[in-house]
Amino acid sequence: MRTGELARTANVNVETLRFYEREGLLAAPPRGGSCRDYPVEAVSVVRFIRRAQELGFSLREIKELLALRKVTRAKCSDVAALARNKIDEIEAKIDDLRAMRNALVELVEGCHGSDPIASCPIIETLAKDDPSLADSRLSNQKTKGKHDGNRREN
Amino acid sequence: MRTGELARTANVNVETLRFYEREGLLAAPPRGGSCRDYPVEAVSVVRFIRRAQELGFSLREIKELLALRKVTRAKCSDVAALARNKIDEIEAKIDDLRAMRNALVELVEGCHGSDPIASCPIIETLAKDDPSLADSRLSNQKTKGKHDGNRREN
DNA sequence: ATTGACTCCGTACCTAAGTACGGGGCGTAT
DNA sequence: ATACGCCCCGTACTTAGGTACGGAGTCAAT
Repeated sequence: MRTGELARTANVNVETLRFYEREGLLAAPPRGGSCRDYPVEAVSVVRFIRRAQELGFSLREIKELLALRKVTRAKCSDVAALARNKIDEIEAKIDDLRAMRNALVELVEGCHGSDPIASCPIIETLAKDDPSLADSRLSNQKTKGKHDGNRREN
Repeated sequence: MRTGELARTANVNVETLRFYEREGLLAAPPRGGSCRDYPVEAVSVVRFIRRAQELGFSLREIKELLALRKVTRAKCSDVAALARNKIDEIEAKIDDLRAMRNALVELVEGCHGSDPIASCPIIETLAKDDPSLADSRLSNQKTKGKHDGNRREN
């Protein structure tokens, strides 16, 4: 199976396959001449990747998942642990989004009709010089990784 | 008010201020010599930006919001419309995340204890060669913008 | 023998929202 | 007079997940 065929059956771009190979997600297949010759299993691997993405896993995590799959003494519970972890992450994101949504709904409710923008309560709230509404979520959401993204006080 | 002071009071990085200026979010202030000399209102603008970000607005959208604020004949309802739009977007994201969460929960429930990974239902489900679970959300979520991101069939 | 389809490779580009870097200038306090 | 702190600028780098480009090679059919 050559790249084009694999790409078509797995419904991804050819470049994406090369990209996955570079990233270590898809094993480099044997070559027939200069061309990659994928085994049929490659289709499942690519589909695995896409489905795991749909479930919210990053490529980095999917790589772990794929690696785990090859460790024969790995347990079902190892996978379940990763999945539960991801569930927690997703729930945290949902909570964040819900908080945003609620805040916006509240603002919209205070904002009626054809009043001039000068007195728009949404704009006023956002522009308020009150630092008590400072960036709480913004500073909490990326507190991991080697260079932490928005360190501002030091 | 110089950049350092504005950065400190608005709780952002100095580089961020320059960045906002380049992006047209923060008006270029007059210069005293070579140094920027911000009016006090700049603090509100920067805080406006950060708060709007917390509500889920992108910088591009915040730019619109800030522009709208200066159009004196703009109405409250113009702002409300943008806000409602954003609410819809956020709700769509929440729905997406809930679907992921539910799918994961279901998978985790089927995955008990210390069974070997070879028979893990999560792994099996992901690796299944059944294209009916193909990328639905993945192809719907970014259907806008000039070059659409994952066009694969043509 | 040349067109067309397919593949190869490395590299550059994309979005978003910044952060980091290196070189240089200005003002003041020691 | 020089070191410190602050500021200037342009440019490059970051993460994530790819996409696009250009030049070259290989194969079969016309």
